[in-house]
Amino acid sequence: MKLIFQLLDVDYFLNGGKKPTIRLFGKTASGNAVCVFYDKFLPYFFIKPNDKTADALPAHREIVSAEKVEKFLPIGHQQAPTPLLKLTLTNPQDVPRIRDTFLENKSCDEVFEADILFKYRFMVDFNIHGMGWVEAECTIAPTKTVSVPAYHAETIAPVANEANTGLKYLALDIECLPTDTRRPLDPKNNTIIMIALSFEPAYRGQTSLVLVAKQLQGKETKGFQNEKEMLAEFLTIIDTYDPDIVTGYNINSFDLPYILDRLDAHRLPRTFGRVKDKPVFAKKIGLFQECGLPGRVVVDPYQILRRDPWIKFHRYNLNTVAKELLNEEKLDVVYSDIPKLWAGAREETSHLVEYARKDADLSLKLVIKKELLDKFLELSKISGLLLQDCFSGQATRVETMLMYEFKKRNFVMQARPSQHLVNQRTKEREKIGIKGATVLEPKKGLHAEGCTLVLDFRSLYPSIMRSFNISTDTLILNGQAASHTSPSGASFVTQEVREGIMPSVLTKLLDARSAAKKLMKSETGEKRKMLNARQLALKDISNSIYGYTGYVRARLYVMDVANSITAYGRQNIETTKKLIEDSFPVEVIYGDTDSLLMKTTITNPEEAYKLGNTISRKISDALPGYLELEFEKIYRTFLVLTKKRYAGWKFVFEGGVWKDDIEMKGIETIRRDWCPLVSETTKHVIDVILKEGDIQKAITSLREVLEKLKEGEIPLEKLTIVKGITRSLESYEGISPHIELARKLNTRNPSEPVKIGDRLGFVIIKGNQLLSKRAEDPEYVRKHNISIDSEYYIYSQLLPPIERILNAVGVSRSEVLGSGRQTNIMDILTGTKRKMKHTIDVTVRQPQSLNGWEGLVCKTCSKSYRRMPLAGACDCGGDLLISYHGSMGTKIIGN
DNA sequence: TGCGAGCGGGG
DNA sequence: GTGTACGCTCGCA
Repeated sequence: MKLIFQLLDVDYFLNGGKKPTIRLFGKTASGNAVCVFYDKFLPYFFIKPNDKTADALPAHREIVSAEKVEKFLPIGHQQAPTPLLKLTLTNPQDVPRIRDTFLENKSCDEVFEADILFKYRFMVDFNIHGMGWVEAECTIAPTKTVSVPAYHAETIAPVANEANTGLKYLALDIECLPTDTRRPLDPKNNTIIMIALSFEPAYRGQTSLVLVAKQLQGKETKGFQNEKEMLAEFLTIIDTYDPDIVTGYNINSFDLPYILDRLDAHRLPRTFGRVKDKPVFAKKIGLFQECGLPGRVVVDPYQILRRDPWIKFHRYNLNTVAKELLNEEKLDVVYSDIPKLWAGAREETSHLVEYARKDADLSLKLVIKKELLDKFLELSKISGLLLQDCFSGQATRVETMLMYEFKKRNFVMQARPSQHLVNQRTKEREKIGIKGATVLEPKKGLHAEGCTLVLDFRSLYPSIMRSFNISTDTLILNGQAASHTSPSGASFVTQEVREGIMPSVLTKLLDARSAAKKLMKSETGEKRKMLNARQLALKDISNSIYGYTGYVRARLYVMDVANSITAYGRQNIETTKKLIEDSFPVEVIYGDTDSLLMKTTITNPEEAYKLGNTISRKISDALPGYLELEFEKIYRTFLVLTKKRYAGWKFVFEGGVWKDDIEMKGIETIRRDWCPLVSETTKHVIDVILKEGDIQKAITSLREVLEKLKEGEIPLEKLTIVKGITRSLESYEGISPHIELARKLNTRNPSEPVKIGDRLGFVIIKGNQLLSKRAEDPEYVRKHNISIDSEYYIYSQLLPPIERILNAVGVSRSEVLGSGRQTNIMDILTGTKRKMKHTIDVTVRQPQSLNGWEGLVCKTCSKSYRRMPLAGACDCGGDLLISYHGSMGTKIIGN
């Protein structure tokens, strides 16, 4: 019979004769889980033989064949393939040992592909991808080792299909019973008292069920005699429901490992994956913990959100994340109250039950409603990685994707670097220092005479790689006639000689992305969502190829490649700047990596748009290869403080009207250690400067704020600084205001001590003590009519950020404070640059208020930039507007 | 300005 | 499992 299914997971087991059998877990189009066995594939790797090889081979009885092959090596351009030996074994687990013996004895010159997981060896060779569709010619296999229908396959082949089959989701959340809430939980002694489960689709008509380790029945609640019975039922439910996806908040480093420990404690089996011969495992690598349920996929929204460069939260606890993304909150239970609630009256325990239920529910909602998985499904299909392995870093994705390409083109893949080599690379980089992208020196100050145009290079680094054929396999290593040399001095063959694998992959990825975006427009519903996730995934992966070549742990770490790309980037921004200034009546006033901002004398946004489009067209025509300069947007006025810190008054024509908005990059208006007054005042000052060009007015309004501060007229809420208590008070060594306040509060009210995780708001009051001793509870201040320390708020809170802004428009601190020399006043009254009410030739509709969400993302946007060395089209361009709408990613305007 | 330590989520 | 995996913020020099 023929079986067609979407591939969820792959593993293998060893048969009696130590021969491997591959197991493919999947779901058919109708949603049935299946497992397919394939036993006609053996592990192998390549060696570059030397004169000792022939003698060494017979010593290894595990090697069943040594076949002469010719392959291209991964790094450096070669005219002809290199003779290699392909060594085939039977047991994948023998590979590392034999590989190491060959290397230690120098029985070969080099080893290739001896560090590829057997499942991936199989997938690459059969060209089947994670979440891709597979066709198997098979018969029913009688086996008790697998909990879903099993088949024995004669043939395995990929099927072209982009659709996704329906998946079954189970979210779980456990509650434990601590003996001492101040100490960490000990899974040996502290029992699990509840397991909350949420199902999608429903399980026996229920979408929620809480298992409780005591006799407590209720709606969607099931009580048990003890923990052991509860755990046994948990195992039964997983078996019966048979979820594809198991999720839960921080499930990888808490719930699942804890459950495993408690199963062990009761001598219950750990087998709640889809196989009975392999337990669920927990592995910790450094700080990172991961659990695996064979045949299922563990999804941890916490880990996904933490690693997502597009969204930032100030905290990553479930409550914060759920509030921001779902507009829902956890129920109100304090950790230290759990023993009391558990031991207490029925209502109290029920409250804890509902608390657990809500947590499981929120996790499931995060994954499903916020479509956290969608992009990863597509990343899986594109890279080939199994879905489970898509959640870790970008490097593996690029690497696996390239492995499929290497195989197709008769290349072998480079070995993973040893720890030693990684250290060496890291040191080398530190010593030499890596040259990054160019940030043009900004023409500081306010630009208000005409509109500022923002133009961006589209997918800069991918375009450079394509335009100049930059790849590990086009790099000229040993002085062959250079086809062309990059500004950093490395040479590459041209496309006519050989198209590089990376440029060719990039072309495919970028074309696929355009196609997906185009298709999206005419699609709706699931198909459209899939296409959107797909184009985001394609963008992610194309933008990470450049970074991969400069990542110390990469198999294909080739600094000549990485450096050439950035070198071309730097050259490009400089030459384009010159080209623009030579060809158009504009002045480039700023640029960063892949963006150029230019000043015009045009006050009419419509005309500014026309010029922007003309520049884009003309310059793109003149640029080499695939480089394209896109017109992004206009700022009617533009204020730049320093590199990476600026604000612009943006105008967009949308739905028949002009809409405006203040955009800020790198100017922080929200910071945890600032009080709301700072954010408010900073924003206001920028607003006045950009929209009215009236610096005097900005100063005056700032002075008013300072006056009010001195008079004590600013409400305490605006002066409250919030900081969290992250650990026990005793463990804080130094003195910080919020800790001092916490201690004070505990003395005042010992019955309700400050707990870890609490966020304390405080204001700084007048006095002679150390600053941190003068943190006080705003309520207390109000009640006792205590004066706040206006000096502190002026000099430590307000002035530092605002001074930076005013300095950029030529205002000194003494001027702001009104204590400066009199000539300053004259300057203010007469100086033309101080007053320039600008013309706006359009009717402006009131700016739309951003909802809380977008505001958060906006703030984040600049941050995420700082961290992504090169995130592609949106990197530091100043044109990145992220809104979280429906899907995990983002809407990136103009991209 | 640059570096090292420390923390995260969960209960 | 043909394994070996952080990344940021804050405090201090």
